[in-house]
Amino acid sequence: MGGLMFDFRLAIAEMIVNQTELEISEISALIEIPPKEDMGDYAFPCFRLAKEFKKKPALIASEISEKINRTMPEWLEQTKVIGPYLNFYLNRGYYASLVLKTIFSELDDYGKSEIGQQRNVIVEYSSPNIAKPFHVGHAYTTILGQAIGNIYDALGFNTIRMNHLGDYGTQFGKLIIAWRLWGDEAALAKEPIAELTRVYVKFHSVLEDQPELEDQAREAFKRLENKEPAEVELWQKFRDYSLLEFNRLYDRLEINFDNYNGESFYSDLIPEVVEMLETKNLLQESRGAQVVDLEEFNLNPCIILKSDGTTIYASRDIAAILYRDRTYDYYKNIYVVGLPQTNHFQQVFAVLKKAGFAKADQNIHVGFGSVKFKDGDFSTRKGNIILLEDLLDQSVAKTKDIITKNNPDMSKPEIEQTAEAVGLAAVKYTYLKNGREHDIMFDWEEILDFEGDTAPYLMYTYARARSILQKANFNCVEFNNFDFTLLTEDDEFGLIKNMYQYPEVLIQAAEEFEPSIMLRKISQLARNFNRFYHNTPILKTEDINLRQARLALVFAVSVVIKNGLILAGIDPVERM
RNA sequence: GGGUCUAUAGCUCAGCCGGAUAGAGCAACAGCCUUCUAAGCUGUGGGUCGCAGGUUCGAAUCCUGCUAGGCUCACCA
Repeated sequence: MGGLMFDFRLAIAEMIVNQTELEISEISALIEIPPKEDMGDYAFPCFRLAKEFKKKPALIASEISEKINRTMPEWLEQTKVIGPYLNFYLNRGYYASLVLKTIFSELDDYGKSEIGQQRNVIVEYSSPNIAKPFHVGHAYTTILGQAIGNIYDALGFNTIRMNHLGDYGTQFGKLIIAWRLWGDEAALAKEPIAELTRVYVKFHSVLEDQPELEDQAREAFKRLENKEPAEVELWQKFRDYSLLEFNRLYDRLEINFDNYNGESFYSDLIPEVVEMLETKNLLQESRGAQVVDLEEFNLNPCIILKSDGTTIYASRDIAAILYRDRTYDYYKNIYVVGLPQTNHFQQVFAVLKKAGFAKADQNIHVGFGSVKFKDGDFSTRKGNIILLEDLLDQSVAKTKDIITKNNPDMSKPEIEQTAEAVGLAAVKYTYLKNGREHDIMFDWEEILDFEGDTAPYLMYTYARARSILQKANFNCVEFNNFDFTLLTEDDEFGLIKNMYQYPEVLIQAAEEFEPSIMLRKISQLARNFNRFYHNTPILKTEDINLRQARLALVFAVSVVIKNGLILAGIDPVERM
């Protein structure tokens, strides 16, 4: 598992540190990777030392270089002074051997680690509203949250995945009334969400002529809150049917949860929140509502109880945090929720902080952008809503066309299976490839473009690698007999560098809740592999040992691409 | 108005806890299937890093101001 591999940056810092007055951590932080490959693999800029020594940086660089050259470790090929920079060139054979041996012994575990020490990390994501269609906007939290959970799992945290369902609130009163008036049992069984949406929309359209429905809905919700059997039964039915449909989508996308406690669950816990805040004297009355003043945080007051005495989402979220603390004693509590709710989470976290809650800073809102359309906003009313399922189907259909064209000999079932895998991957990747705070401009052309930096490109690269290995009957178990030190060409060395960096970027991705950081490395690896593939004959390599080493390299690349894709929730295919 | 995020190639974005000539992909143009999958590869063009100051040996990166846009600012979630 991770951590076994040699830390070159630290080793270089150790060689430099005793010639300066700086701390090793400072030196290590100064070491950088040169912008061009021919400038070496690591570089130490000497500007910082210029003051200390009162010499020109270039002179310092050459002095340090001379000392290092006297006791050159085996992993270092040479040092070179280029102006004020001291550049380090690794011994490529040694490097290749080190990295590839690690990959071959760890395989699927390469990149994973135990730094999480099995501490509990809660990731809340997806959280759709019951009875509402699941559109391309909901996919963001769902796909991003799943990937973040996967990454934390890989780093040895105990991840608890929570789907905080929107299963409560006044809209359920409306839904109950609407259903009683116009509900169709058979339609509900067939297409639950479509049917619930139909009656819900109808409710709003007749509201103008029958305003009394509004009061009936309020009344129905009150009965639901009071747990009247008739209303609870209906609510349960809507919830179960909706979940049935959501789960079908989750199964297809391989999204999974440990817990589906929604707003209704936490609503029951609100009295204790109110009591706690009252005990601490934090509640004030303001315009008839009970609020917590957050002036000291430069935030608006947070409403805990509305003027009619009923609860609100902030109080539910606070209740949820207290519950999660009790139940999981979490290390981190991560909310994968859209950026528009930033203010809300700031308030919730601030209330807890004010209340002296010990884990207030371990709650994290991981915000992300919105899915937008070129021609105006995404809105149900305007009818420019795109169901996630429709997007998936389109993507799979287009993939199927391409596969059929490119693989005339592929069997029907394999085409279906492959198209499904590649089609879904293409969609997932568009949600994960860029920084999460950017909005996604929804564009059919772009989302169904499978060239360049896309999931099909990465999967295609993987399939190419696998194809070579299959033709060569490559056996990865014999890796102790391989001479990895033969892999010293630029293209080969570049690939090995990318793979060496993979575990580092995985940790960075976790720290920043940003799967794109990891995927970018995988994408770079794939691009470099395709160049290597194009420039270098592998199966036709004459030297038998070099051929074996190159095959091993191909194998290692396939392992790393696969590991990265799997963390992103993408299953690579052997052929496409 | 307060808070907050964003502004980098025609488009989508990296780079942002300061470092060497600012990078990818798409699109455009020109090439490459007698080599292991052309969903691929190679090359060309394309930039006042929103604007103006400041800090520094050095700024796309840090600070200040400005401009433009997004989101948000109490009884929806």
